[in-house]
Amino acid sequence: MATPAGRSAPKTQEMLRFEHFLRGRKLKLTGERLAILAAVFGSGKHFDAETLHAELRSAGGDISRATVYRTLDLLVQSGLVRKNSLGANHANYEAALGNEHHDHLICLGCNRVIEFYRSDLESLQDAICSEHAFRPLHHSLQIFGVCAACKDTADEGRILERLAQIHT
Amino acid sequence: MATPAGRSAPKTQEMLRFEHFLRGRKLKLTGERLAILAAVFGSGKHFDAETLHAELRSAGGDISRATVYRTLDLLVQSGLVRKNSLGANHANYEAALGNEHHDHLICLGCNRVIEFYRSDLESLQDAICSEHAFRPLHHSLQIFGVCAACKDTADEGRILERLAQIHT
DNA sequence: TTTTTTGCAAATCGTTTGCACGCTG
DNA sequence: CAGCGTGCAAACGATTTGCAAAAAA
Repeated sequence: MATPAGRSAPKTQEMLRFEHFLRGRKLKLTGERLAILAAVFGSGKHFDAETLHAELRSAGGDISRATVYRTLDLLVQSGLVRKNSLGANHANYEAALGNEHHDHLICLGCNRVIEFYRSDLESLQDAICSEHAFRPLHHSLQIFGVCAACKDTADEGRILERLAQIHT
Repeated sequence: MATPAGRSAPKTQEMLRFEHFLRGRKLKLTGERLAILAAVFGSGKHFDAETLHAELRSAGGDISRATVYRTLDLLVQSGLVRKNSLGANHANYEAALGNEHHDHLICLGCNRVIEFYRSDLESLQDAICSEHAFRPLHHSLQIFGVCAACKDTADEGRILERLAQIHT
């Protein structure tokens, strides 16, 4: 565990932020939390708790599912991680550091998630909120459909079935 | 159950549509299904399975939760009902007949759900999809925040707590 | 040493399902 | 009367929680 005499390993942005967050709440920086943080920022963009748990396990660790959930929750609270649904019946997560807000196109053929950001969409939403004297704090836009890669190969039947199961 | 001699009770739009849907699938029109249909179209805009089940129960009926879920599923498939999430950890539903597509503003103070429709928002989404060669089939936009009525009274702490629990 | 964390297994919660009986077409 | 539909209770899958042991501050 220890770093070579007197030299600390380079701390990543996310580590610094997480430490700061934990300190602010008088919480402790444990090996498990660090391992999860590293896995989150090392893995692909979108993942779920189960996948993360599996990755940690195959990476040699032995962290319980409970700790994974508990830590993901902390990461979300700290703002380092975002929680999405993406139409699944389980939560999806994504690292939020160096990854500004965006919305999602979700392919029902291959499950690919395409991120997009459009300032005009954002301002249109703001305008709508104004009209309703509504103060927006958060929004979630998910567009489900078929991506370019699946356009020709996708089986319509299966697509529609998936569409029906969307939990959004 | 029977209607007075020779005169059938007026059938509502939704009954006709549901009957048609069921016939098309060789499914049966049962008393339970009719009762649920009536409750759905008689109740407020947004509701969940549990609430619906309770309403049916207090209305004298004795329909099992399983049947409620099974029937809601049929209603969704028939297009008579829409299933939403509204940020809750359980599904929400709304009657879809005579109720065109719209998106939602959800107040974290009082749970009020404000519906809105903006064609420019819709076409902007279409434009975004085109740019990505993505064929949209369905979308869900939910904006969480504080409505006009709660603007002054809402407790920020509670609001933020609610925000953190959003399962979207 | 004091306090927080962890792993475990049991508990929840919303929802689904297998089965034996009941009702519709 | 042949199929569907229903209620029940058990099964489910994702997530949460109580508790005693383990680790950080």
